[in-house]
Amino acid sequence: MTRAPQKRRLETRAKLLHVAAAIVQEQGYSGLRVEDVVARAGVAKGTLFSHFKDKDGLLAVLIGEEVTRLLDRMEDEGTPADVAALTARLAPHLDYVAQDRVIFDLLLRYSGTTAAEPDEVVAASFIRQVTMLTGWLQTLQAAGKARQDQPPELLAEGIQGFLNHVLGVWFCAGHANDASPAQALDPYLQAWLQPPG
Amino acid sequence: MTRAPQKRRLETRAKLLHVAAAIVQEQGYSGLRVEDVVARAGVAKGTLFSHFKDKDGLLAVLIGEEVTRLLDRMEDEGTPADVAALTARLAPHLDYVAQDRVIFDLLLRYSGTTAAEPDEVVAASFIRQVTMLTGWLQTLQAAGKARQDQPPELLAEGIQGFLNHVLGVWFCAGHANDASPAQALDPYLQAWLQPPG
DNA sequence: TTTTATAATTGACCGCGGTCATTTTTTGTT
DNA sequence: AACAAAAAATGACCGCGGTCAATTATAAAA
Repeated sequence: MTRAPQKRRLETRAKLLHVAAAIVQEQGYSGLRVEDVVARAGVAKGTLFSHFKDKDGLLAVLIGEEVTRLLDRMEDEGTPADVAALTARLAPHLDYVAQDRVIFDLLLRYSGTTAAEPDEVVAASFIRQVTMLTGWLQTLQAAGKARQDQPPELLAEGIQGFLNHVLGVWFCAGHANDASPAQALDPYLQAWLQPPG
Repeated sequence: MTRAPQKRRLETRAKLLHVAAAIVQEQGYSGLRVEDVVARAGVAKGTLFSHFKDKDGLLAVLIGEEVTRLLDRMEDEGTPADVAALTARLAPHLDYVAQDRVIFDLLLRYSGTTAAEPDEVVAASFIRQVTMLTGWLQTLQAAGKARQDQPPELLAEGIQGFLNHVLGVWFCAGHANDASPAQALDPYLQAWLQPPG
């Protein structure tokens, strides 16, 4: 028996991801077709599916990387000072998801995940987001800028729910004519986090 | 030019819906295949797509009818007396949606809709649900059982968000081992509706 | 009745995601 | 170098949702 070094395999995978990212850049997420990816990568169709469970698996990696980048930026900016700042901090994420329903559907499939497989970038980034939110809320609570009658975890999960709700409305009802998702989010956050009294 | 009486057409449509409902009964929503429907209805494939925009359009009618039935029952029971009763009132709906991801995905696509086409049963029932919720919340507010610092519409939409959140978690993370969606919903409602102070 | 315009239905066809038995390439062993 | 065994890649094939030009049924007009 032999142990398999996977150098060639890693190259193929990288090439697939690179090509897919380029296509997404040109045509958007919903314009990505498996046939195009394998054609431009110069590999057979089956190869793609030996690297990724399905088309969504490929998309998940791309989207996960993008979300990771967004989270990095959020983290750099530190804890928001109040609820309004919290909304502003979440805006880039909302804008990103709002650009294409495919992103929303995929993220929704992972939201609520509490444990991630090593390669599940999306699940991992979701957990990271909830953790970050929880941390922020703790700070806000300590500063008296958020209600203290609930644990920060519950508040964070609630916010997650509002994010999904606002985006759902965005993709269904209004779209262009309506306010931006971030604008729609704000009243929920204000009401949800408002210190009682 | 002639006006077309659509008797035959209505019969075909009814037959398709009847057959589809039977298949759903036997195989569940996710087991429904267009081929089976048209085969058992004794019509050609194209016919189905002249009656419904796509497979989801057919499912939407079936699901919409079921949701309508659930809403009828909810309405009969009158306004819940407090938040705990509200959770209980929403439980049947949660249980129904929790039974199959197809339902959740489809309802999510319509949640947030503010106006319905005449034949869009799902959208109509969604609006009805929000309206009913808003009414209930008004009563709860008047009785001092819910916070009065926010308009009932906002509270109702917030609840909608929590419903989606809880169901999303249900389909992703726990499923069988976890608590029921209704159980998971309760803390959110308690926190969201709690009168400040 | 014959004609004619339109409603309703048909089914061959397509696109595209996903599978899997087979073939090619790589790596470790003698 | 020759061989065996596992890894990696292949591409013909399938399932299934959805399309559309062609066909048939239906009802009003001549």
